[in-house]
Parts: sequence; structure tokens; C-alpha cells
Amino acid sequence: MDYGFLTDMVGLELRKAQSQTEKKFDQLFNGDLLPGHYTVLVLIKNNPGSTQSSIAQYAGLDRSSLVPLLKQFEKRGFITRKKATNDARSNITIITPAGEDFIQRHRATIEELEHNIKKAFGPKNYSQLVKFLKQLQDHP
Amino acid sequence: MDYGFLTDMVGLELRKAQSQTEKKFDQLFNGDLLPGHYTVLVLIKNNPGSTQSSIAQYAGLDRSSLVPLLKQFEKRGFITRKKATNDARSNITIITPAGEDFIQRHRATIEELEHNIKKAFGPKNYSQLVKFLKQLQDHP
DNA sequence: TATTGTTATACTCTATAACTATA
DNA sequence: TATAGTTATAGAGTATAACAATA
Repeated sequence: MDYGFLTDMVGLELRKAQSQTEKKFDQLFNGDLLPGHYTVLVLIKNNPGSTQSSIAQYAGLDRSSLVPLLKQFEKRGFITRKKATNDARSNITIITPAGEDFIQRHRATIEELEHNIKKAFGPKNYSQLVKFLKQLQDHP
Repeated sequence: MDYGFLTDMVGLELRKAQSQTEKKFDQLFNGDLLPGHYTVLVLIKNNPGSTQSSIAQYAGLDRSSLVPLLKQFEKRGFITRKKATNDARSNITIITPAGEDFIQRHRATIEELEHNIKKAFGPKNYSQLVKFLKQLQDHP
């Protein structure tokens, strides 16, 4: 199959790489949670006191899209929320022990996935790849 | 914001890079077509005589998902289809002049986007990045 | 006036399963 | 029996716009 003028373009190869990586992730998670949603949970854990809006922003979601997700997390007992003391409009998101547990339970899987990549690339190229991917987010 | 143990992982950075790149693409295309759908059109152009199934496969779509898309392409006059001579079950997809025109009309936009990336990375790192992205698709 | 979270809504993309016609 | 294309369907994820409460 010939991708024509798209061949060897970052735009195409990035999409294919991401598609395959996400597919692998989904298989291992068995539909339990999307990569982006797992990231939300990790953001909540590692940034105590964050509001919904800032979580949404760094997760690349609209704040309205976060609402049903946080509801689901509450239902599964992964997070709780409370009104911010300094601003009554805001909610503070809080990870629960069950939420930490969930993160921990899947952490090994993700780290193995990542380790396979690192092994395939070697430590130097792996670091270079991460650097490139971050640079790609900067502006170009 | 702290991404915790996900920090500097290919899995996360790849998703963020892809998300931003696609957002930029969508802006330039102004919702006219998704990157993946444009790719389908380019595949049809550059692989005359291909069946729907093989197009779907290389576009990373289920063959059922391709049906409404091809219908839309036919409606816009970008492609035609005919029964394969050797296998009456298969359809052959054919690009039309209007389809080629559409590809051509957007080609400059895509190439500019790609050029910006190349300029930001420099030719050597750019090639390295493409190589890495392809390697990522191989198996890890 | 602007912002936070929420709701209602609608849209888009996608896959699954079942069908048909061919092989 | 298996495969190509199709259909109907359902599901997920997302954003937009409007709203109440608060700043």
C-alpha cells in the first residue's frame, strides 16, 4: 500500500504510532479505562487541591466533558469532591485509597508497556524520542 | 501540574503530541475532513484497483466504518466504485478528477504543516523522528 | 462582568452482529 | 465454509450553549 505524498510525514506516522500504542493499552486495560481517563485519575492523585477546570485543562478536555467522568470515578469510589474553601464556585478533587489502589493496580501494566518500548529503542534513543515528542507539543 | 509516574513516558507524550498535531490539522481543514479520512482518499488515489477491505485495513478502520465514508466521497464526487472483474464480491475504488483536485487543493496546507515541523527540528532530527515513529509501529 | 461547575443536547466516529451475494 | 460489502444499531467520547451560583 502506497501512502503517496503522505509517506514519511510526521503527521501520518504520528497518528499511526499513537493508534497502535493506544490499541495495545486498551487491550491490556480490557476496556476498563481509556488512557486519557487514567491520566485524569493520576492528575488528581498527584495534584491535591486542584479544581475541576485545571484538571480538565491539563487532560486536554473541556470542563463539561470532565463532569460525567468524575461522576463515574465517584461512583467507583476512586475520588471525592468538596467545595473549595477560598472560592465557593470551585470543587476540589480528592483521590481516595480505592483510587490510589486502582492506579497502583494498573501501574505495573503501564510500566511494562513502557519498558518494552525502552528496550526496543535503547535508553539513548528512548530519551531522544521522549524529547522529540515533547518538542512536538511546543509549537510546530 | 504533575503527571506523576506518567511523566516522560512515551505513552503519555505520544498522545499529547498527536492530540495537538491533530488539533492543528483540524483547524486548517476547518472541519472539512479528518486526517484519517483524507488519508483514505490518498490511499484510493495511490493504489488503483484496491478493494474496500484493503483500504479499510491500511486506514486502520473496520470495513463497515468505511462504507458511510465512501458514500460521502461518492456524493462529493471524489470517488467512484465498480465491481471487481475477478471477484464479484469485491468493489474497486477509483479516484475521480474532482477527488484528485480535492487532494491537491489541501496538499499545500499539509505540506506547510509538515514543513513547520521539519524547520523546528532540523532535517536530521526530523528524519530521526520519522524513523522513531515508524519503529513504534513495528511491535513494541 | 467573568468564572466554576452543571445540564441538556447533538454530533461524530466507530465497532458489532447479522444479512446477501459470491467464492 | 469463508469472504466482501452492506445495514442497522448501539455505544462512547466529545464539545457547544445555556444556566445557577459565586467572584
